[in-house]
Formats: sequence, structure tokens, C-alpha cells
Amino acid sequence: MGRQPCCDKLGVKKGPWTAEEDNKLINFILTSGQCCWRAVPKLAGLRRCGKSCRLRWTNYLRPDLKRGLLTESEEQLVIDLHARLGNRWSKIAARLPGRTDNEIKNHWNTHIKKKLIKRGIDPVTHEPLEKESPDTKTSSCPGEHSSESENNSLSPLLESINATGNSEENSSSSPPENCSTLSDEPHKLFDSLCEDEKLLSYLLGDDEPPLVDTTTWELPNTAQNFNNFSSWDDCATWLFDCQDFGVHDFELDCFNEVEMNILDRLETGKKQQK
DNA sequence: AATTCGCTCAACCGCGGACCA
DNA sequence: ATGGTCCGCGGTTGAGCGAAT
Repeated sequence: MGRQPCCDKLGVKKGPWTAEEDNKLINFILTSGQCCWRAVPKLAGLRRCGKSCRLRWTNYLRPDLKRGLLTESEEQLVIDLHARLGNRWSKIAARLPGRTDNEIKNHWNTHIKKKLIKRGIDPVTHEPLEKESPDTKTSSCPGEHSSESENNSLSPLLESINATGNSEENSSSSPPENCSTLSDEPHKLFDSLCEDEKLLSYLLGDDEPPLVDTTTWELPNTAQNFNNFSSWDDCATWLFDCQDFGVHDFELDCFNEVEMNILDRLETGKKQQK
């Protein structure tokens, strides 16, 4: 009856992953792709359960993950999405390319929660902690925010949405620009979001992601580009840039095996530097 | 210099829904 | 229809690290 257990519990290793284990998992996924996680440990030669492998890959090893703290704009987006979605971290993470639910959850608990409390905002309800006067907060909708002193930084996204209710529907084929602004120019993020009705409804609801015609994008001929790099550093910089864009999120699986192996080596190198 | 404290974040745990035989 | 397993999710834990004492 049913399926085989994903792991036999006995002899299954727990705790922090070693560089060797990481390499095994990365090499396996890159050569075989993501299949059923139950089979991964055996096929990859790991003494881990499939669940642990999936977690390690999705939260740490995926080449399209961003590193470092969330930017101001990302943080604001998390706050706005949390106000609408609550603790549905996976839903929130799905709207931030290159970020994982675990990462966002951690950042929320360690940083954003405190910031909101400091601002006098309940991180759970997104309402003022102290209801000093009845007119400071009237809405009962979790997606709406009060007009208390510091809420100018609380919900620019939602304010932008209200202000641009009938924006043109003409930019659904330009996600690279949208995403490239994420870390560098916070305000452009919201502007670009609000310019795109389909994307906006996707971001704020459970709609399917907008169809994107990736064939119209001007993608580099990666093989040629590799030959054109004048140095290893140039090549590495370009790869990391692509990594930061979240290549898989945008279905830009343009890397060949050689390039993925380079990414692999870069990842390993970064860890060894630690 | 040693110890304590607080913070961060990777990893684990347990649950619920989906899936399969 | 049923029972067992898989997968994904949210909550929680604890090791590691730096700051404070």
C-alpha cells in the first residue's frame, strides 16, 4: 500500500551540511534535474533524507538565490504582502525573486517585526499598537493601514495601487527591467509594478503569473559571451549578475552545463572563503 | 581575558493536503 | 474508499558569532 518511505530514518544524517554534501547535491541536481526528492539522497550518494535535501537546495544551494539582507524595497514589499497574506511565507517569497520563504520568515522575525513595533505598529494586524484616538484607525481590513505618524513608509505599494487604478496594460513583457530595479532603486520597483495591471493582480492575489513572452527578450548567446570574456573575473561577475536576477524564476534557463559548473565552482569558492 | 548575553539564520519538526497503490 | 507516503509549508530550535560586561 502507498509509497515507500522517503528515508529509513536509520543512518540518516542530520545537522549542518558539509561542503562535500553540498557538492554532491548540486552536481546531482545540475546533471539530473529536480526529480522526486525521495530518490535524491540515494542517487546523489547522500546519507540524508529527501526532505533535508529539498530544504538545502531550495533554501541555500539554488543558483538563482540572492544573498545578503533584504533591500529596503524588498522589505517594504514583504510588509505590504504580509499585511494582505499574513504568515504565508511561501506566497510572499513567490513574489520576491531569489528569496526563500525561510529567509523572509527569518528576516521578518528578526528585523521587520522589531521595526514595526518600534514604529508602534502591530506586526500581526498591521494596526497601531496603541489606539490613542479612534480616528487614527478606522479600517478593519487587514490590507489597509492607519494614518499614524510613520505610515508613510508602511505601505507605498498599496498607496501606489490606489493612485494608479487605471494604468495601462502594456508592459507585461518586460520583467527583466522590473526585477533589475529591485535592489538598486526602491521607488522604481513600485512604479514599475503599478504600471503593469496583470503583474499587479498577480502580486496581490493568487492569480496565475502573467504570461511572459521570453522569446522576445534579447538574451545573450551565452556560449559566445563566454568566449568574449577577457578574464575569469569578468566571467564570474557576469554569472553572479545572472544569479542575482534569478534566472530560473524568469525561466531563463540559458546556462549550459559548462556555465552551470562554473556557477557551482563559484558557490563552492564562496563557501570556502567563509 | 573570560564570561554572559543577544542576535542571526540554517536546519529540523510536525502538520495538512495531495497523491498513489 | 482506504491507508500509507510524499511534498510543501509554517513554527521552532540551537549552533555560531559578535557585542557587552
